[in-house]
Amino acid sequence: MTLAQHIDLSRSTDITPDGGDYETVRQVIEMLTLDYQSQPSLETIAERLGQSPTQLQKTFTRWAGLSPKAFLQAVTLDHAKRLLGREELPLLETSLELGLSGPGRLHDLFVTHEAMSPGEWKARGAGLTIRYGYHASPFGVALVMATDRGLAGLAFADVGGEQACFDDMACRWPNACFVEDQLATAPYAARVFDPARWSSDEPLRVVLIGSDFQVRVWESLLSIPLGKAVTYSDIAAKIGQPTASRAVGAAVGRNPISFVVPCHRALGKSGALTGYHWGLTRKRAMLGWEQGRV
DNA sequence: GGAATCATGTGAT
DNA sequence: ATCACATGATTCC
Repeated sequence: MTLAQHIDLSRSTDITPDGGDYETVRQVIEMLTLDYQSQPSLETIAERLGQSPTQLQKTFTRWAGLSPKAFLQAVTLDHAKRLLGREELPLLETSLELGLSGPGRLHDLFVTHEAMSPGEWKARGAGLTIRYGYHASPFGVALVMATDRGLAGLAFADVGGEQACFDDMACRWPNACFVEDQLATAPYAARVFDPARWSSDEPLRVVLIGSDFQVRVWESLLSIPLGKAVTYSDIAAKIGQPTASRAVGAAVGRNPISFVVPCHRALGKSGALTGYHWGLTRKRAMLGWEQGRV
């Protein structure tokens, strides 16, 4: 049993059957992409990980819905440019016309979002009770945070990085009261990471805690459909500030509810994956994983 | 082509 | 005021 699996099991019930696969998958993606100069073969990677090639192939495919080769294909520059195709603009527009509190559609998961009032934002979380818990996910250990108004935060930790992950999130709302409560957060984790449960009559409630500008950026992210992507300047144009692409980048980077608010679908104009708060490897993992589910 | 450079809006100090 | 950015376009080799 790997260390990752041990941690998952000790922290919570394993809500995705594949929860423990991510550590393996992460290493494969890293070798395949970061180490692209040598472009290691599956055999080489399997050997370095101490597994048989067939076993590794099976684990990876079960996780991604894509073979390692197809996955690598899916996260290349070439493919990313296709994700940036032409159809995403109308979708982005119609969604924004729904107004600030309209329902958003993400993957096939319906999300209703409400933003905190400016006063509440300035209070930096004062008077707010945030329950949190750690759960296994397809992308490593997920830290889930929720208020009684809905899901407020979703973050990821690498093995051993749980505390740093918590600090990263908690300092965004320093005046809030944090209570560990796995029971309260488990339903969110179960729903969000299980595609079979995305289509439901009941929308997922999400509460966006941020500045006005940030909330507008995050809302536009919610309108990007599964398997598509937009550029930072696209978003800037859509929120009516075409020269603010760089500010958009900063706001995207502060997205507190990663994955649910699909900040991984924002790319540079060239199609390159320019950055990700929880690690570029995870961004690749999410984009590839989604390609396996289109 | 790729490195260097600049204009740029927002939020934190 | 100033600074750091998950940008993007332009201008040099």
